[in-house]
Amino acid sequence: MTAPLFDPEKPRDRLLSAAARLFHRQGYAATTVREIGAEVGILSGSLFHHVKSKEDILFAVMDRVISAMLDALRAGLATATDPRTRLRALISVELHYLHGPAADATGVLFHEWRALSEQRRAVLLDGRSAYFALWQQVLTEAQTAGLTTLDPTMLRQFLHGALAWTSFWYKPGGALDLEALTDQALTLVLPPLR
Amino acid sequence: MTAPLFDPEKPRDRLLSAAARLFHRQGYAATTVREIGAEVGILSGSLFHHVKSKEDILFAVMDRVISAMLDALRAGLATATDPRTRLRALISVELHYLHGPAADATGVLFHEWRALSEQRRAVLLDGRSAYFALWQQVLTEAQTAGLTTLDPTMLRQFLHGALAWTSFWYKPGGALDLEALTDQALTLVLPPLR
Amino acid sequence: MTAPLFDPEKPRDRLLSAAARLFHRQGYAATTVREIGAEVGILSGSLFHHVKSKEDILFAVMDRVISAMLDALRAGLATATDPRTRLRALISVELHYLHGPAADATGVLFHEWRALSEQRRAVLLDGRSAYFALWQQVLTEAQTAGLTTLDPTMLRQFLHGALAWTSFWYKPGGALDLEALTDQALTLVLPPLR
Amino acid sequence: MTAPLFDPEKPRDRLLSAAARLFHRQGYAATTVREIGAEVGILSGSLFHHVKSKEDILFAVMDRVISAMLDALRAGLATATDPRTRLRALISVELHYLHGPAADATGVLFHEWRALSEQRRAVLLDGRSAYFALWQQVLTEAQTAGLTTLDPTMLRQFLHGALAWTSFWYKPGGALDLEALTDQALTLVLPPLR
DNA sequence: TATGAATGAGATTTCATTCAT
DNA sequence: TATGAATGAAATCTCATTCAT
Repeated sequence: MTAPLFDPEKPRDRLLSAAARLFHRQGYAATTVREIGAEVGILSGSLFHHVKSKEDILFAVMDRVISAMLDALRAGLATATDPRTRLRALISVELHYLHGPAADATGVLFHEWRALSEQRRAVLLDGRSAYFALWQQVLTEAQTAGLTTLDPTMLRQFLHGALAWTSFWYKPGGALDLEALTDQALTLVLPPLR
Repeated sequence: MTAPLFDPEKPRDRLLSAAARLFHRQGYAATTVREIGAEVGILSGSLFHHVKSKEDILFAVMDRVISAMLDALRAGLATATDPRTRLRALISVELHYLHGPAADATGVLFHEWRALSEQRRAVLLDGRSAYFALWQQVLTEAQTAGLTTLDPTMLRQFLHGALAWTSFWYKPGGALDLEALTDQALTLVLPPLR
Repeated sequence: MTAPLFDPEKPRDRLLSAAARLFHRQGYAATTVREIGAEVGILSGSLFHHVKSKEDILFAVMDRVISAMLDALRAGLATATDPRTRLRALISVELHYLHGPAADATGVLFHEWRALSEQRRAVLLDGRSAYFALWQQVLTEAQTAGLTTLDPTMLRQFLHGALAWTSFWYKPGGALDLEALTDQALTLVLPPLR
Repeated sequence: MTAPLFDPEKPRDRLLSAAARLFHRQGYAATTVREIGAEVGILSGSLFHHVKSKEDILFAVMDRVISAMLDALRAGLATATDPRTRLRALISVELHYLHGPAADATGVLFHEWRALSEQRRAVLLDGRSAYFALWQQVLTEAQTAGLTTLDPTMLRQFLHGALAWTSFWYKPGGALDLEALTDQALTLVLPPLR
């Protein structure tokens, strides 16, 4: 479901992958290019044959996730027709990115947003907007279908926050697998009939 | 409801307050001690008359919020008896801290957690645990009362995430006031009967 | 024998005494005026009502020892007539200052000499020269009397070094008292006949 | 006899050598990393490419001398059999290090000992102990052979002090060469028969 | 005299980035 | 491409000293 973001064959991708790991673990500001170099097995000076700057790395990592998530969400929604299934796809994509193979990069996208310069943020905003436009659409459908009484925009923010925050506490591989977590999140938004 | 965290009479408090503002706006790593000094009207060297290090400032800010939120939550729960009201108090305290006069410091507590050294994090964890123990208790009561079917621990994480995330999108002073936002969040957790 | 260098009744003397203690223990450069203040029970800013600068303190401490040692040596030599006794007086004064009540100040004089600015060093050199002129005289007498074959100047340097170094290893109050140490040093310079 | 401590081909060694020179001339505390950089022809920031901290430099310098002196003393004693010759080797090694090509580093080792943090001092103490164990051994032999009546430990301290102090007054290149100085020191310890 | 807040110069250190080899 | 030495700007922090109260 989540295609690998980085190709281990390509040196530049190995670099991005290692950087994402460190950025996620320690934060962007707290990670030095030396550490990135060490993680990938080269010296810091050599990094700059692959990227123009440290911020470039951050940008590239985020860009990859954004595109991939957008593709994944489109694919997920393509086969889902009823509002409940579509809403589940929304959550499922988000959680698979946050905790699957792309977890590091996704965590970076969600939590290091401010480390990016404003200009670069603006560039990424396009892809991000497209992604959230799909959310908005699905949530509006849910409201129209009477599944929720909450305003779609507000529900979007609440849900996005709740899911983004899972990266601080949810550890895959435990008792609760991703599918179960997805169900729980779905329950939060669409409680069972009473 | 939210007593002021910092006393403008005390130089050290002025410093902490200014630092919280900048940390919240720009992030801890992106804020220099020079900027903090400028914000409070002294030279950067003079900061260290009041604190031992930059990290000391971060720690002090967080410590203040933690104590204050704990007090506020205790006070809020003291007068609330039925599960629904108690749950509302939970949300209300959180949102008042996130968007009221203590917004900067609270934002820092929520979003700059990782900037703190591990040892210092451990010190703060005590106060934080007491706070979340109250959450756990209230949410368990709600579940017992049949207000929700979600596991209290999971509901706590979801709700905390959803609320914490509001600091990225909710701006007080707009069409939606804090009370209304609180109601919306309450609706998310306890949907109206259908 | 070693009159107290500092009068505990006088605030300035208390300050000098405390500073000597710290300078001796930690070195001049490694001691801050804050620490000196703390040691004497005032804040660092208040120090400067008693002295003009930190270096002033160092200078005053050294000045006191130099005068006192000169007086003590003169007194010690006044009653000694034969070369051996006079030589013993030389050593005795030195060791009593290095390990008696004036130990801190004397240690500072011996080992923090370079921390003083060149100009101030020059000022102190006068008193110091008078002291060493006495040494030179006594050692010359000893050579004339056939007690040693070493050149007086060289012997002076060797002996002074050996004694100065005791401040790094000799601890009074142990098995070896000051008199015994003095005898040992005397044995070094004037070995028993064989 | 005294193999060069620092290899001028290696940047790090050039740095250590320059630092030793400055530390010896001005003292560790009074020397800035800027000066060290200037002395070696790089900017101060570049120093930290080669060492982790200023104290690191001090440590490295001392470590080098300690190892080299230990080797030199072992070599010097290896060919010396009779107690007098062995004692002369002791003094000779010390004086050659104090005034030969390694003078700066040795002076730093002897006189800036306290500038090192306690932990680091402890690390160096091992090598230093081995060196002084050889002294102790040789001086004990001398005592056994009836060359001196002084306790070996005390003689060691006296002699070490007397020699260490030469770095404050003896200037090679004058009328008295190193061999002559060595003989004088030997005379101090083992006076000619009378 | 004492306080305590502030100064301001300067110290060490960090680190992304460059560049000759 | 990789290395490793160096840059240089800027960061945090130290600390003797001043001064209004």
